[in-house]
Amino acid sequence: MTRWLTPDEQRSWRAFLEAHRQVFAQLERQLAADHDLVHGDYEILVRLSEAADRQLRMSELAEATLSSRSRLSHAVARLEGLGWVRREACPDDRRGAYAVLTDGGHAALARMAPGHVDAVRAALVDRLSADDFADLGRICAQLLD
Amino acid sequence: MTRWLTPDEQRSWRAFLEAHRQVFAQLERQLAADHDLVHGDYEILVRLSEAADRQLRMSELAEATLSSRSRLSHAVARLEGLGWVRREACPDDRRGAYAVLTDGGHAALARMAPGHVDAVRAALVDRLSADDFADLGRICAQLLD
DNA sequence: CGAAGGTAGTTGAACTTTGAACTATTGAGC
DNA sequence: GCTCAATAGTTCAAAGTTCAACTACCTTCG
Repeated sequence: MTRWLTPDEQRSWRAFLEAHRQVFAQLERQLAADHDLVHGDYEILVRLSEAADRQLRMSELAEATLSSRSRLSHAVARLEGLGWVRREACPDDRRGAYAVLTDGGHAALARMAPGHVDAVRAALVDRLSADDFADLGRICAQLLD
Repeated sequence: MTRWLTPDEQRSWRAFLEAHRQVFAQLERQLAADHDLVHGDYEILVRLSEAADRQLRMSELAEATLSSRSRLSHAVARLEGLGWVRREACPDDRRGAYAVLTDGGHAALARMAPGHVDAVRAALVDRLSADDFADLGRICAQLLD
């Protein structure tokens, strides 16, 4: 038997739904307007910049950015076109490939980061008390296995 | 000067990012697998079912579902194709149009709702204590103007 | 009234994402 | 060593979204 959501639960659920959508719409808009980039592609650059040697296997990168392998292939192709990422053959596993952040990509990320962080603050961080924001993080972390 | 995110803030921000993505991926998957529907279209049906006379102006519906007018046009076209929604001319404003939930659409929603609620519980509600879930709702509500 | 500008909604093209099919390579078990 | 299933990654077609026209109507104001 389905346990329906209580009115309170329903409100919470919708708030979660809409809060997320609103925050993301702002971030997507900012990145698209200022740098003509989708947020997912920005995230790829971030992950690569944090990785050792600024490179990751395609599948690690897919997992890190929670995107499908297919999406990642396309995204990396785009970023390769911009000269921000380069593919490199994997010596150990000849099926494999590394995505490597180029110097140009690193520089681009450095250019974009301030605007993005400002947007994250404006859309999320600065709209909550420090405690509430910390709680939000803690609760969301619990949702992730 | 950009105020960078502190490591704690960064963690919270990413948890929010990923929690949302994970929850939504599950919902999208369930609706797509069981009913071949994207979540956005499901939401349109929900909003219509809650509206007086089960109908809304296209632009009200767009706002309620936080989607662009264009997206809504396409989505309603899809739902019209399924026989779940019907467009109706607006008497007061001849530019306008109503989207109306048909009986078939209402029945379809009734069929889909239990599975969807189960999925929402599995992905979100039941993974948190009641208090945490309530907090999550409260905090998210604060993000919405 | 009539022009000008705004609003409602649709359309078509470009782009992104998805899922399935495909190639190539690896590894496990006999 | 061979065979066969599993893994890494790409590619293609189908589907959804976005953006920029575009049509149609309404409203404001000289």
